[in-house]
Amino acid sequence: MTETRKTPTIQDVARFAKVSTATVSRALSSPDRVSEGTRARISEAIRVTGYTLNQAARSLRQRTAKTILVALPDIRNSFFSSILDAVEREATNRGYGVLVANLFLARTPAQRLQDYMLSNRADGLLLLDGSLDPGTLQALVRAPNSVPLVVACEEIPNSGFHTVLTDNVVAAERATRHLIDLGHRHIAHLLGPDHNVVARDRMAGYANALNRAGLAMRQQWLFRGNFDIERGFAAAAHFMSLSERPTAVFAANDESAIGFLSGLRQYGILCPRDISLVGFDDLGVAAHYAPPLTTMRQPRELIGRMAAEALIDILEDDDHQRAPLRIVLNSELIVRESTAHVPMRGQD
Amino acid sequence: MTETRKTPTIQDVARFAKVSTATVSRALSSPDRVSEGTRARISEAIRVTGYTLNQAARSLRQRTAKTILVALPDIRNSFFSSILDAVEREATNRGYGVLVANLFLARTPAQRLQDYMLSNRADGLLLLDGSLDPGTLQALVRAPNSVPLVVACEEIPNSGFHTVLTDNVVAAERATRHLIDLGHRHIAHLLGPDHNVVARDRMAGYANALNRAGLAMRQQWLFRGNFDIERGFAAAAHFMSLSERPTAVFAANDESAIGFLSGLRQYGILCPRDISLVGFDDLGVAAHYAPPLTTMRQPRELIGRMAAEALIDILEDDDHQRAPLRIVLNSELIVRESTAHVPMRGQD
DNA sequence: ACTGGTTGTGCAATCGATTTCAAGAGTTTC
DNA sequence: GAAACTCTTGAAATCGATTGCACAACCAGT
Repeated sequence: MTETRKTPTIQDVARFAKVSTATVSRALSSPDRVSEGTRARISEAIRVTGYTLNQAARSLRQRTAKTILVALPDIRNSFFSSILDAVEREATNRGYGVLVANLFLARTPAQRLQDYMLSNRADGLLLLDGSLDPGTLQALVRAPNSVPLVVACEEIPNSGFHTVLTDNVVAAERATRHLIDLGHRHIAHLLGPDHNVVARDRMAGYANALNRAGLAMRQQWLFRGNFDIERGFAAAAHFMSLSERPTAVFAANDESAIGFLSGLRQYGILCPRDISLVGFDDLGVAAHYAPPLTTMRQPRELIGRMAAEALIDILEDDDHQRAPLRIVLNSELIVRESTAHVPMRGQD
Repeated sequence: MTETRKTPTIQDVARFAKVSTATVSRALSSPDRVSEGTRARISEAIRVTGYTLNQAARSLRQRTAKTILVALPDIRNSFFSSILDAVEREATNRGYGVLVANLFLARTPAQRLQDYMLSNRADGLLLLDGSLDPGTLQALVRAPNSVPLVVACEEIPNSGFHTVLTDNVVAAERATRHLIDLGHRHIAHLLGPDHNVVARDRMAGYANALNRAGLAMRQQWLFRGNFDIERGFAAAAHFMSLSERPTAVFAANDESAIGFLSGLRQYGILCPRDISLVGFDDLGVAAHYAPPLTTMRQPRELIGRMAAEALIDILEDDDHQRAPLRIVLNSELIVRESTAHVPMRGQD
């Protein structure tokens, strides 16, 4: 009967194949160092016993978990889950597992990261959150038993961290300029979260575009947002309360753009008839929204893949010492139907 | 200097606190079994040395990884990422890590699962995919060194697996009946993937509703779909090619519903003016689409949380032996603006 | 003073793999 | 024919924690 049958170990295989455990181990990790006959016997023994490797034992001995930790602010956001998807794919190809940590509502994100990383569960950390306090991060990386880190989709200035990101400033400027090119002069910005690096960069690009076009930036045309649908929706009410309303809006991301449009619809404001709008990310739904959204497409899959590649490259480097990497990917303006020429009204 | 300073182990702590490693271990796992003074010295020693637990060593000794594996068909789909979010939260609360495996494009999903699970990386498996071959799964669970399994969002009939799901048949019937109640008699169904249990159940519910209303099901009104936007979009072309067009559609999920509406818009068919549509899931975007989607809301967070709870309960049971669990959660019809009374045209 | 119970601690085995070192067999080289 | 190599293999140490067992110290009850 199958009672108390324990999971087979390398010992069982060795016994069955009449070799030592050392030989079995070698047959698995470097088959060419074992003679053909022995190898065959071992294969057979593995098949018969149903042996599978105990990863914990290997990790202990090799001091390697073959696992990376991906920390994200919100898995539910399609932008992040796309990246996670690409990361998982790349990691899997290279024999790594992927642990996820959602920092979204952790009281102390840094604490959570510590708990994970520092316990040798993961060999490296892939950070996708632009809202973490740089100081905390620095401390985390400097800790005696810390772990290699790659930061994606955000940047911590002068930190020397390995980074993969898109050029948010340039892209935001491009998006805003698109509106200017369409004749808009009254352009608002639906902001991202307050202390988010990415949000700040996009805001900067927006400001740059206005500056270069000689347009003034108005405080009341900076709508508070949070990269999510709800705050975008709420911003519509604010929009309606304005004495002077903009004719166009650059939203910090697609989610908030969608919320914003949805909110405006309640007031009978239609896009692009009454207002033009540019989003950011090009989520899957953007092309299929009503109207299809003009947006800056970020190469999400590429970001994820390159970040994972970079991290694993570092891990497999002997020393984990590489010159700080900084990969900047380009975003692309996708013009759809949410932007139109400014309606005629005698404006210059 | 910090050169060659290795990460501190329990040995270092023991030496510093002048106790044995056994005592340190106990101080960490069951503090009340060591005296107060000793405990204080150990705390101090841990602080000074910067010690953190090596999870691999613990896993090896305790034969427990404190990790669960979540297998999903497509992380990018907001439905799954929401569930994953809830799972991660629950798991974290209970001290478990979460590994993700995206089965989306794995050649041999079963193989991938094996690789993971059977290597003692994860203590349990949470399966969120309705498209896996039941036979393969059975084999997987029966394997000598397999791992407890909880299946969510799908059901494998008579398998005896622990299951958390929503009653898709009833919910789909309810959704379809909503259309019937609005006077529709020509109701199509935008299908899910071919071999998906969930898709099949929703189709069954659709069929039930038609039957009970005495309406015939027409083959050409079953639009092929894949739970994704693209296939929904493609279905619109099929719709246009029909000699006799339905006045309403029940879509197997919100993503395909959105794609479908987007496709129809290209042909000037507007919802709800020309067609009514019910989706399934109530994704975040559903309430903010144009028009806001009528849909069956699935309690995603609840599904995720309960599934994770169930799995961890089983893991922490002594024997991992529990009577097969079957939790059925209710979906809720959310009526929004994508459904309307059938347009007058002299139909009865 | 002896028994029985509780408490706090240490010794040493253990989990299952990898890896260093050494050794035996066979092969090449001069 | 000896030295030098290569190719296979095994014995045993090792990774860092946990835990069964033993034992000493202390206390209470008779």
